Amino acid sequence: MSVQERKERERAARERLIVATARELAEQQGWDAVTTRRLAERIEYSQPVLYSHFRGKREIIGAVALEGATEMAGALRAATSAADGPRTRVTALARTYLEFAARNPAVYDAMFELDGGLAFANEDTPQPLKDAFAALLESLGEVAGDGVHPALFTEVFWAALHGLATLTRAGRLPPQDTEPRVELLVDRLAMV
Amino acid sequence: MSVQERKERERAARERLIVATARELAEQQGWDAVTTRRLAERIEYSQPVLYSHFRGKREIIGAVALEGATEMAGALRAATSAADGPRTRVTALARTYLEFAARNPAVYDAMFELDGGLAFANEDTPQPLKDAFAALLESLGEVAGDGVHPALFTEVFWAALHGLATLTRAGRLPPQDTEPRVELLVDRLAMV
DNA sequence: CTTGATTGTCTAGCGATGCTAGGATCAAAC
DNA sequence: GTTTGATCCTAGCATCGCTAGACAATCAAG
Repeated sequence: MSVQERKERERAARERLIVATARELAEQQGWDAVTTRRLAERIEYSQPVLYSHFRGKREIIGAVALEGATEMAGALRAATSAADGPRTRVTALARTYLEFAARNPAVYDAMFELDGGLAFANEDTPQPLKDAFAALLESLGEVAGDGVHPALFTEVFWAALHGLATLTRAGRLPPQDTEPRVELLVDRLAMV
Repeated sequence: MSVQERKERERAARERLIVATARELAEQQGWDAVTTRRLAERIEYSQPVLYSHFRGKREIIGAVALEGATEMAGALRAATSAADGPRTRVTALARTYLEFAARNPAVYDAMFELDGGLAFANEDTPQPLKDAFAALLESLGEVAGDGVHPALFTEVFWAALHGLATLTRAGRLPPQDTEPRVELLVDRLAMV
């Protein structure tokens, strides 16, 4: 009994190590540098060990994405709960979202740019993802305006943030004007 | 003289063939399926020929992106010039943008999701890209509203469209509500 | 304590990938 | 007719994700 429990603990610890190492490597050198060989070397096991935890590289990306979703939901809730008034809440939410994307580019990629094999926008979407969307909905729903479905409004606002985040990071938008863009977005979209 | 001219013509034709084939293959089976071997086989030349035209796969993606930018600019201008009144123009622009992204996913990826080795948002940005942004600016600038810089407004509106396009295509947003999202976006952002 | 089976892990290798070196071929130039 | 130079291809490198099969460690049964 106890022996088996210890083994399960160690196995779970190794799985966390894999995910944490993949994330770290991706943040340091980009996801292209996260090869199964390099990852195996860093955790000091051979390649096939990775495949005893995950079906493949995709699932590892997916695991990082879920971790990121949980963190992002937490960051968003922390920021919005510290602000009072719907308007300041939405501004704080937008800033926090963009800052999260800018500070954790690899995690953001895992969540939204890469294929992590996760389901989206349907019933078997993993809980962390649903929860991250819920965190957005909580603050954005209250400024949707009359006659506008909160979920629809959240989708549009989220899409705008996502566009700003990705285009900025890819060099398609000059990074220095982020703040006025956020202000414009909140000004126009949020029905205070 | 004439011999050399013929050769140059043939060379240019082959280059166009490469780009067109890459695009076709990408639209049919996705960019992952566009390998140098497959591409070489389809144009009925050996792999190294590709490298006498392009520095590498990245540059081929870049060439498709430029072609796409020209087409998109044309589509946007056609749609907006057929509409009268700033408001309907912006709506037409938004619909056309999203439709272009949905109907040419591989080209859209080449332009905005993949690394085509192109410069953005600075002085040595290729002309087709500048022109596509200009096409956006022409219609969006007139609804920026007082005291809002047209370019800034265009960036934000574009980012929103880009977010909608990519999130929808990646399955992050359910595709059926595209139209109400567009209406909401135009309603709120455009100062009629 | 010795077996035998069950885990766990590793070495080695497969079929791909992007890209390149070096030789063969063929047409233009003298 | 010979030489030269451009053009193209065969063959191969290093690396990728992933897997089969051998090996070693651990455990249950006799």
